[in-house]
Amino acid sequence: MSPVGRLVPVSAELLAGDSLDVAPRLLNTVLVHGERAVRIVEVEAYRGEDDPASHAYRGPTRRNASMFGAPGHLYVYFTYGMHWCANVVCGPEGRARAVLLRAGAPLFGLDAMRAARPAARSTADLCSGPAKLCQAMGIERAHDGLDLLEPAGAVRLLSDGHAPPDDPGVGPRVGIRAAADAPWRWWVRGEPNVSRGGRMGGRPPRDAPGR
DNA sequence: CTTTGGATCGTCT
DNA sequence: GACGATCCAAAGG
Repeated sequence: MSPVGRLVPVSAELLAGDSLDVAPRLLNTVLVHGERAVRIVEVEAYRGEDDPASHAYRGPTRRNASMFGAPGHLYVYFTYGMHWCANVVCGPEGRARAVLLRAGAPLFGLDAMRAARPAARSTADLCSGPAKLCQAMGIERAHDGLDLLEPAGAVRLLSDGHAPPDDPGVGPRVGIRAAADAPWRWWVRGEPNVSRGGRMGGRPPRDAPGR
């Protein structure tokens, strides 16, 4: 796999943009928690009050509060009674834009990831989904609202100089009902760690010629 | 390989 | 009281 260069913080200016602009630029950045690190290979943009699929569509609540906060922080939520998923909050501030981290390529701390995810059958199964990524990385409720740019922070978003892809895969978001056609998911083409739902590209769900 | 149903509980109406 | 920005094992081709 690709080598890992020297890690430096992602720029605050980048994260302050709209999620539609930020999302594809987060591809190939590096998420770090303690000894564990992954390269982000699949993301989705959510657009707050302007997006019926967003948790923030109907305004602020206790759960989505961190999405209304400053860019560069984490929005971590609990779903299906058992799973955690993580977003990077972006701008404009107060508008609840965020980028869901859907998949990562494991870089460091693979042993800790395997221990945290005994169900994983392979390395590519460790972080190939939003809830898998959080489970492998040990991200959950305690990390909601954390500043990813804080040098002493528990969870950080860094870059090793690996640029985002020039021609990323683009397609509809996974697992939503409203706004299911908006092409707001991006992934690194050919990456084995892209999620299962994400592998199927931007194809329409079904277009069978009736009968 | 694909499809299906169960798990499991916080959040909001 | 209903429903998830999901995952997994089991069953079927």
